[in-house]
Amino acid sequence: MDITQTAGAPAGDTALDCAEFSAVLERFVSAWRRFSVPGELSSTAAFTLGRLVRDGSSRLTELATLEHVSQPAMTQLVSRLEAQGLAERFSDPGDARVANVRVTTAGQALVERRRAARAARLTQLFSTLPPAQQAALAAALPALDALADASAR
Amino acid sequence: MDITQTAGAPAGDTALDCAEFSAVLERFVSAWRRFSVPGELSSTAAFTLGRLVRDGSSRLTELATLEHVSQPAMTQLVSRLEAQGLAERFSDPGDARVANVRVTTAGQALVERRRAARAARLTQLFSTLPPAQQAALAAALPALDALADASAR
DNA sequence: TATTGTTATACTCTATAACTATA
DNA sequence: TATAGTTATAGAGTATAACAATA
Repeated sequence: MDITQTAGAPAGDTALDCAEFSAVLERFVSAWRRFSVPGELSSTAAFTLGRLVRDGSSRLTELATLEHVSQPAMTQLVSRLEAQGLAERFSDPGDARVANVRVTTAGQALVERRRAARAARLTQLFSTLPPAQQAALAAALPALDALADASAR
Repeated sequence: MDITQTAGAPAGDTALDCAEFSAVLERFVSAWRRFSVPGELSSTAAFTLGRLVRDGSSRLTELATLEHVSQPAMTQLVSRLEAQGLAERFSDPGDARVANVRVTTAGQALVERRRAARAARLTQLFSTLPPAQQAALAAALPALDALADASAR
């Protein structure tokens, strides 16, 4: 880590920090829900498509597991995405039973458009923070990234 | 408006920071979805109940607006919560048309149980971070709080 | 006449169970 | 026989439109 060692946070604060941090996250997730465009994509569809862009193609069953929906639900979701031209199935060279799924160019463009809109909104909100808080947030970004990484598992 | 002159954070980094920060948030929200207990409460039910605990009682239409669902959907959701003993309607002294909604003791207990479970999980993840990142995160908590506050509006 | 909330109806998304195809 | 995925059917949650009650 290239972050300078800070000797200012006693270990005893950890539990309390996390309850408050969790409360902050709850409000972020709540705000996230409100920000999503209504008629465009279902919640699971948006996250599945985002995952395909982020992590590359994946097997249908793996997507179902990762998004915590049943296999039939993912079958239908992928079919919907395919009908919308946002994703497509492709066969596995080693196992004919497998349905691999990848995002299309149109799907990637949609994900990027949505991400850009969120980033723009966040940039706007960020700019209203006092400089010291902006700096604190920038310094915590690697930690947030590591934590999000750990959460995904 | 506060001063935009920053001594420590170059303005050129802001846009990039926010794109990355937004990506981090996307992964947090995705992980949040996976963590929620399946058969217990619907997503909107959980957020509505959490809001009632956090911000106190509210009018039905206001809840519908805040959660971005239609008025009939909120009517039915409140009825469901009422049937489960988690929330209850109460009349408005000044306007007989209004349906005010508040959380019950059981509803509050449920919300707190879920929050405690999330905080415990977060504490566990947090403990795996190196001390420098833990400190950076603790230092950024007020900024995250302010940002979540701004996001809610 | 406008506002607050409910009822009626239809649609989307999801789960479970039964099925097909491949290993 | 086990695994990957699909099809069949039913239920939960939501939206729009029409309605009732109060302001």
